[in-house]
Amino acid sequence: VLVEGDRIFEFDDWRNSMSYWKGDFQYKKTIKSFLSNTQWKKLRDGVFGNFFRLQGVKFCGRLIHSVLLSEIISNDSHSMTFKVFYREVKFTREAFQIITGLKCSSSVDFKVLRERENRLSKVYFPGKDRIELGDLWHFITSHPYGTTASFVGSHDDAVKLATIYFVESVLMGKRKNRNVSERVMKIVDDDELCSSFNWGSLCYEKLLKSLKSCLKPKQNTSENENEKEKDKEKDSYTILGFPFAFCVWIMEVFLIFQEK
DNA sequence: TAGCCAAGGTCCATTGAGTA
DNA sequence: TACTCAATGGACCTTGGCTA
Repeated sequence: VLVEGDRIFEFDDWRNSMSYWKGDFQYKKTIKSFLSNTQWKKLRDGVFGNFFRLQGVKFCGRLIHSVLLSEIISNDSHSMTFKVFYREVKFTREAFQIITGLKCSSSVDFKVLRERENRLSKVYFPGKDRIELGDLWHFITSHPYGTTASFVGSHDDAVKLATIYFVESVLMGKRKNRNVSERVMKIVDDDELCSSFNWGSLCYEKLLKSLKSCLKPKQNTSENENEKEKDKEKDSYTILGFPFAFCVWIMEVFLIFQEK
């Protein structure tokens, strides 16, 4: 029986595994080609502006994997604790907020959105009862700015569609065949709500749930040893949410160790 | 040009939201 | 509360770009 402070994984468990992220690495390029300079500036001055000033995002799958293997048992379900070089370090909501600059205060409440209509969906995807992220990607890439095919809606709507694409494909790390959240569309359509919304918590909870579950073996009711061994041999897994903040946190933690 | 690796694509079992 | 079915996430496969 494991108690608080114990390692969850043996050192030689799943050591050859690799973690991946299935969001859009090229989000800046995808979105930039869709927007005019004024719209691009508006996006960079908005609530997600930081993410459009980054040079680019680089995913370190092996680094994340090796740190995840050093997780230890903790009684706090809202963070993750690791033991690295004999020292305990904690990845928390506060750390995520500092790294991303996104609001992480209260818990997320969607109740107010239930009665609202999804205007953006009605106008730009008429007749569709659900929109896949691939549909939105196709819409954005097939209306490049400055060409005969460029977007004909309002300036604000162009920025809103770009924002929705960014939230779903980057902050949520969704694959293209997954649905665009109606809630996200409604929040982004409301300027005031969008700038005050708790994006950090939404994205942190997604990331934490994914980090906590990706290496855990499936609940194996059978006592079959072969099944358990097979589970250990899995060679890859996908991380959801925005794991780049976790990468930055890892690098910061290593720097602190280096200085001591 | 072969081999490697990361990114993108797809299948399917599980999950969870909606409804009676 | 039980049931149904669409959405999701895990796992694996394919593609494409890079390098030696």
